[in-house]
This record gives sequence, C-alpha cells and structure tokens, in this order.
Amino acid sequence: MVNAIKFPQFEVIKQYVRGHINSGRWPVGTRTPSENELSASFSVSRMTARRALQELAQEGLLTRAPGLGSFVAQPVPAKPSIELHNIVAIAQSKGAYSCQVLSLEQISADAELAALLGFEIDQPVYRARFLHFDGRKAIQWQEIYVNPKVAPAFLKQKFTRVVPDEYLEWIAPSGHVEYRVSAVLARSSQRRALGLMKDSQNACLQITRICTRGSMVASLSKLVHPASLYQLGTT
Amino acid sequence: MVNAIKFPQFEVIKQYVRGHINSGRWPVGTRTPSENELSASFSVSRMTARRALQELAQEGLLTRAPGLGSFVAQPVPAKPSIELHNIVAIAQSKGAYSCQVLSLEQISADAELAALLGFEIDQPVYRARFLHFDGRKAIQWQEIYVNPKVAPAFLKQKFTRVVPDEYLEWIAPSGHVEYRVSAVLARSSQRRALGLMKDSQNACLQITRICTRGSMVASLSKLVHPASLYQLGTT
DNA sequence: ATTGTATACTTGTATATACAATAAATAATT
DNA sequence: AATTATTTATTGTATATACAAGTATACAAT
Repeated sequence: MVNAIKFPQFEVIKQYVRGHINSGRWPVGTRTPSENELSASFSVSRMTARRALQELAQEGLLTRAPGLGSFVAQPVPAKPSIELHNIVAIAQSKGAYSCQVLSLEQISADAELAALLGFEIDQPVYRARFLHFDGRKAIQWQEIYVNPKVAPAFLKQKFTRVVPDEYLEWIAPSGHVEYRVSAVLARSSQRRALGLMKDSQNACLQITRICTRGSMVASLSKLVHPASLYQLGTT
Repeated sequence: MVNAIKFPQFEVIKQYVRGHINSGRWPVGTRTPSENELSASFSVSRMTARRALQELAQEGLLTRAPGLGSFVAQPVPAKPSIELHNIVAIAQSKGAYSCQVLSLEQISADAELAALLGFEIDQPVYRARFLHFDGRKAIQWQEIYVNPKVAPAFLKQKFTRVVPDEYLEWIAPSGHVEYRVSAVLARSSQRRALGLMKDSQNACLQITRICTRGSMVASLSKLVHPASLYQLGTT
C-alpha cells in the first residue's frame, strides 16, 4: 500500500479554485466564494480558507477587495523577453579570456555625446576601447564612456587582469542599469579588430549598457559582437 | 496636524528585518530572530511575527527551515533581459498598418530547413514572405515557415486584413514560443523591399520566433527590421 | 565510541475569536 | 423623492492557542 501524500487543507482549496479558473468555469471577473462560504463548504476555519484565497491572489489569479469579495483576475499577457548573457563572463569562466586595451584617453563631450550622457558640452569624459578575446578569437569590441566624477582613476588602470566592467562595479556599485540591443554595421576599425571580412560578415549585434547612479550617468558602454559569434535567446 | 499613516504591525517588523538585511548588518546566511523572539520583542502575537517573516521569505529575502530558523537568503543576481515588442502590433494600433504578400508557396524542406524545423528532408513546408508597412514606410520583412499539418489552409489565405501571425494564433493557439535575436545583413531582395541603400545602412535586427505545439514545430518566423527603425530595450 | 532517548526550539498547519475598514443593499427620515 | 442611517457581507489585521514535524543538543545506556 502506497501512502497517499497528505495535502494541507489550504492546498486542497487552492486546487479547487485553480481548477475552476483554469477550466474556464469561472471566467475572468467571476466572484469566487467568500472566505466564509469556503470555510463552511470545506469545513475549515475562515483563516484556512483565507490563506487559500490570499495565496492565489499573491500568485495573480485573484484580485481581492474589502467589502466586495474575491474575483478571477485578468491574466497578464506574458511579455516575451530574452536574456542578455555576457559573452565575456562566459569566456572568463572557461579560463581562456584576455583583454587588449585599444585606447584609453580623456576627451571632451561633443554635442551628441553630451546629450547621450546628460553632460554639458566640452565636459571631460573618459573614453576607452577594448578588445576582448576568447583564446585567440576576438569575441567583443567594447567602447566605454566613463564619468570622471564616478571613477577618477579610471585612466590609470591597466586592465590586464581586471575587466573594465568589474573595475567600475568595484569602484561604484551599480545603481540602475539599462540595456539596449541594436544591429550595427562594423566600422572599418572594428572590422579589423574583430577580424571580419569586408562587405560580407560585418553585421554586428550591439548591446548598449547605461549605468546610472542617482540622476548621474556613471558609464555608457557599447558592446559590439560579430553576428556570427553572438545570438540572444531564451534558454 | 497631519495624520501619520498607521502601518500594520507585521509591516513594521518587515521593515525592521529588511533594514537589517539591506544595510548589511545581517549578511547573507545570518539567522534572523525566530518568530517567538520577534513576537516577544515587538509585543505581538507569534502569528503576526510569523506573517512578517513569511512574506519576506515569499519575496526572496529569507529562507526558512523547520527546526532551524529563518536565514538571510543569497540574493539572486537579476539576469538582465529586454522585452521584445512587436513593431507590427504598434503600427496596427496606430491604424496605418498594411501588409504586402511577397510570396506564398509550398516548398520541400532541404537539409538545413529540415534540421531547423525537425522535419524529414523533402517534407512539404509552406513558406511565405511578407512586407509590413507603417503607412508608406516598410518596417518589417517577414519570412515564415509553416507546418502544413498545423495550418493546412495557410496558402489559401489572403492576409489583406488579418496578419499571418494572428491567423496562425487563431488556427492553432500557441503552445511554447521561443525567441532568438541576432544581427544580419539584409540580402539584396530584402534591401530592395525595405528601401535600404546598398552598403550603408543594411544592418538589420532579426528576431526568430519558433512556435511549437507539443514536440512539433508549428511555425518558424524570421522578422527582419532595419537597424535604423528598430531597437530593443528595457522600458 | 556509538547508539538511543529526552528535551528544547524552530517552523508549518489549523482553529476560534475579535474588531476594523470597506462597500453595497436596505430601512428610516426628512 | 431624496437624503441619511442602519444593517449586512466582505476582506484586513491581530491574538491566543494547539498540535505536528524537523533539527540540534545534552545525556544516558550500551
């Protein structure tokens, strides 16, 4: 004889309600039995029936209102989304990672850059360009603009072992981070760096990451990946 | 005199615990006061203290174990992700949407396509190509492969008012849907259709959507957007 | 040294009860 | 007829209590 699993009573009630919702017997907007009605029909205390309804509300299946009752909630359409994995972190974990510093300098924000960063025109900005390798293969070209106020010593770093992103995270733990994904054509310098053939395979997936601390942009990073090496998806 | 908002007691306890966690006073793994300790120090019943801990556990800040206690949980690193909005649906909602059928035919699966769809080689597949317009501007080029078993009448549709995706959703409500994002170079036919200049702005963001029903691929759709018109981001 | 036992403490489930806040329906008053 | 109380039903908060189940510790017996 197999021992049947003993379900708690609130779980039984949850299944009962869930069943009526999923099967369509209680369409959206339907009022469910009240706590008292459920406690009577299932012969449990009100607190137990309450727990069932409350957890279902937490899960988004019900909405509850004092004085009115509990109602079958409008299901929220699942917005399709994809994860942004970090190709550099993957290479690092494999142990074959290396990084080449292409440039590391202070520039003055032109109109376009100032607008992008929320800076004044001619305000100093640190700009660095890196090429990230997985073994001998260049997998990512990076251009990063850094706010000098956030990381004053950025230009003095060597970035031989520490990835620039890790350094910034260390100096100034991230506040809000925003990502954008777009398709770009590799410019000639990027093409050379990434070892792409002209006119054939120079489509690149670019991820733009903007880190802000408070109302201040801390850094803006453009990560350019050859389309042949990088693809985003739901895993 | 302004009336101070009256916080429920369980909320006060939650804030107390949250404060200790967020400030780092209770690092990951720390045991929090037990339900009984909290109920004593806050002069509330055990059930009230319990509710505070339980809701915090629900929110992922604590893990609880019978016989052991409640512990500060390891924060799960928020995986950055971006939403895939539908440029066609946006155009539709503006009312300026239209769709041009470029081709609509039955083909035989070659080796590559068969592998992609999980079909046998030479198995019949419906292939259609569409061009979607927002007003006069071509915003999306679409190529879709459809499983004849799922939508036998696909080739007979007109797709003047009903978008192909809506038709398929109507015929066969979606099971599992998977998305991939990649960068591609527009081919010459796509360039012409989308009105792109040669060699300059032909980087495109391609979204591949694979709809499966059970273990069967129902449709595979490639949505190609000019990089200048389409960008993904967190909103 | 290992095993078993008792004990204390923890969270999980469940009950019975009380009162507050909200909203709708009903009755009473103007 | 319109307005105002009253009642009733609902969810929200809170308490006190009880027992079950899992864990660790101390202690005794083997």
